Amino acid sequence: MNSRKWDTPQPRKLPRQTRASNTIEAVLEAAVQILIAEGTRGLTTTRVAKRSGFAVGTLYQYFANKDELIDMLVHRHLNHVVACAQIACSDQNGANLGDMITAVADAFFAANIEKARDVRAIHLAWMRIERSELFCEAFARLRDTTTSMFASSPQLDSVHIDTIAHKLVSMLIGTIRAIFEQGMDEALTTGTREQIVNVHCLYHPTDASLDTAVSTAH
Amino acid sequence: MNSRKWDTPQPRKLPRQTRASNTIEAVLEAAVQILIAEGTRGLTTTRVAKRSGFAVGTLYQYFANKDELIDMLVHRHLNHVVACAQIACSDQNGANLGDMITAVADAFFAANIEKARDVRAIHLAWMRIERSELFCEAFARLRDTTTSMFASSPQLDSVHIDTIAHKLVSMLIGTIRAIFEQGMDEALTTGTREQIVNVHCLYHPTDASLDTAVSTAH
Amino acid sequence: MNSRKWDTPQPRKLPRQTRASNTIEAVLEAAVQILIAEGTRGLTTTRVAKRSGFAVGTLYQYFANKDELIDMLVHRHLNHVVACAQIACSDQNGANLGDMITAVADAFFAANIEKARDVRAIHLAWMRIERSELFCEAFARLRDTTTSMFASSPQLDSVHIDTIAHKLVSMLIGTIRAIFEQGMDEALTTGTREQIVNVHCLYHPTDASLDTAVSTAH
Amino acid sequence: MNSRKWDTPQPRKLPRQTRASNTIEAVLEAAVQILIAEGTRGLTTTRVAKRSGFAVGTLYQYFANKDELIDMLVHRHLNHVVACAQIACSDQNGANLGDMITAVADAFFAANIEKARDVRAIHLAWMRIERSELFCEAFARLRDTTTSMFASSPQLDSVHIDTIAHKLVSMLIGTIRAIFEQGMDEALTTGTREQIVNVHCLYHPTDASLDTAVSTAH
DNA sequence: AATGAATGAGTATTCATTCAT
DNA sequence: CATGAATGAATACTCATTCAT
Repeated sequence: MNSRKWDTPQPRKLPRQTRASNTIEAVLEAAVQILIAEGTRGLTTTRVAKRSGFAVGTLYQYFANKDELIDMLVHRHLNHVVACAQIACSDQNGANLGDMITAVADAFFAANIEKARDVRAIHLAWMRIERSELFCEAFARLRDTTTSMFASSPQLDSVHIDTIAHKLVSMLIGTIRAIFEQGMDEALTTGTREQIVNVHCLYHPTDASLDTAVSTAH
Repeated sequence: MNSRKWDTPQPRKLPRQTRASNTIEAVLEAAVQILIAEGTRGLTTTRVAKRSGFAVGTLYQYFANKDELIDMLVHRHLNHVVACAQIACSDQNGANLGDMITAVADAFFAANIEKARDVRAIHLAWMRIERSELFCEAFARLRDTTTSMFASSPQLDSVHIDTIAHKLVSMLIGTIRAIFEQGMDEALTTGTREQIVNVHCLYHPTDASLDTAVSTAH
Repeated sequence: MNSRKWDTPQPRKLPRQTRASNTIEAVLEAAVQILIAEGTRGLTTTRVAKRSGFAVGTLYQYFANKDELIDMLVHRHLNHVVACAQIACSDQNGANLGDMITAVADAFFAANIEKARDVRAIHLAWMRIERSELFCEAFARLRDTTTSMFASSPQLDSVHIDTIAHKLVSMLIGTIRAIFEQGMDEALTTGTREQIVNVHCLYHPTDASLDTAVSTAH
Repeated sequence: MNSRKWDTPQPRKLPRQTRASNTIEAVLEAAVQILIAEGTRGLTTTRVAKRSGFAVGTLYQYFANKDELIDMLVHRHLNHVVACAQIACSDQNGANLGDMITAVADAFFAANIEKARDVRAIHLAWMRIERSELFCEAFARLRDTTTSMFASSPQLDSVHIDTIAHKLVSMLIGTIRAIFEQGMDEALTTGTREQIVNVHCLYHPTDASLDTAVSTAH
């Protein structure tokens, strides 16, 4: 009857785990909110703590220092985006070039749009820490994934794979950056997506799709 | 006799002006040096003053506050770049589309490469102040200039002018940003330049240059 | 059946006692280890708790606060040393002056050397709490014990007893402090011991015991 | 007539110098006061600043950090004491051993007693920073000075000079420490002084009463 | 009793800005 | 105009202590 105690077999670990992850979540969410609402300048540990509903000390129980907090913010998002792109890639193994590019681009954009708020926050946070490694590493992972996907396509001669992968990925990232930095409007976003798809078709001039790409461009 | 003072019509103002601009120049230069050498975190008013050879107080005689100093840094460069682009544009009035694009792109890149050190510094400074207006405004001016240049071309139907101008400018800016942020290597840079030129040719599919573009792409 | 509880007569108290003292022991030992390894600055309650294998909360079940923990550390050692000296004193009742001094000094040094690690730790801890009472009190006890030992000697006229006792004890303590603070080398230590024995004989120069003292010294 | 401006030839450098050293003086004095009044625990940069009558920022214009402030406190005093001892030493060149020892000991004690308040403060501060180098270095300087003074005496065979110097200096320091740490009373102090002088006479074997003692001492 | 997450007052330190000289 | 000492609000981070579980 006074059951709860007996029903759950492993009550010890889970609460801790949950409490901790709740706290972390709350802190990160608070950081995002503040970044969006007040910009980088407003992002002080005290304010993050206060908004998260926890004390400063608690924040420091989970993050060694402010930079690490921001790092985690960046990391989380980049990992998410890369993961989404990787799934899209593996779904397209053996498909034709156009589909591949479209799929990756769409997955990439979707992952970013879906967490638009975080992306904006990350972009702001990004500046304070001066560690582009995080971005570079994510960039590399994305490029590698894309490269191996392209490798599964009989359409592409191996000479171009690397170049195309590099271009694709840098355009994807560049676009995202532009969107959230300069606040381009949706329309532009869509246009950019098409452009990305088209541009890469240039690298396969024998493909019939080139004509289509060009004609749909305007 | 003790002539000099009376010979020149405006003796009081000019020297001051000169002194002032010397000071401003020295301060801005110091800021650039520090930004490059020590990053955003090292950019303190005291340090800028010391490196400039003036006292902090003097710095505040010419800049209302730190942000204004950075603003001026950004402004100066953006104005320079836009001015260069504008000259290129006016030189191409009535030329054909390909030449126009090439000219603007080249002028734009040249202006940035020429002051590469400043661009790097500005990119770092950029982060601390959160005023994208400056960039947006420069972006707009560049786009307008390009648009009116395009308008002088009989090749382009007015429907596409806006789109192409926008694309061109955003690609230019995006590229510059990428170069200085991710440190892309020269080779890539060159590739990007070609890409820019080519991509825009897509918008004029009937033009013979498309084929060339494609064939030079690889 | 579920016997254990009922079989032993005082089951509740003893286990606790034992557990308690185990905990206390573990905590104090942890404090010593940390003091030696990381210095005063590293001595935080959390760290002591963690190293002791218990939780912070548990630590606070046995010590009202951090200072009390350090107090206990100091107390324990001082009590030990004084106790050793007292035993030596009572063993020397009625002996001659030289033997008395030698015995106390040796007992004192032995007790400190034996727990050299603790002494070092205590010295570091000593600084944070500002309660010289502890030391003063131990000093007084030591002096009193020594005084009454000397009083049992027919050799000494009462005039000098207090002075000699005071000197002896302060030299003992001073020496220990010097050894652990300045890390004097063994040779010096030995020299000091001899000096202590000799110096005190100075106060009774005409006394025949001087010779004895000197000869027993090595 | 409106003279002041013209009377003083070098008005620029001095005011600065004076202002600066005044500030430093005020800050150090404030630190001493606080240490004496409130102990090590009360010594916070903010409080020191407040009591000195300056702002925290000013404090940090002269001391890189809290530890450096304390360092300077310690340094200043040690330098003073060593300097006093050195003067005493040079005054005794060629004198006899007894006078030498007496002179150094007296100079040493005088220098400490004279600044008793500082010494107390330093003793408290001493503990927070864990840099015995300062003391060791002062100790070494004192010993070297004493050694060379002894070397000027024809009375002493070179074998003993080092030992005596070392003993003398370590007793001096030990005594001072004891006085200010355990708060020994004046009477004791005097006694100690005599003891120091006497002890070292042991090393002067011409004294009849001490032959035995001396021979066992080494 | 034991736990360890949460607390938050307290501390060192920085840096944009002012102002008396 | 120039100076640079002085300012002090703001910030990151610590750690002794509590308390719900």
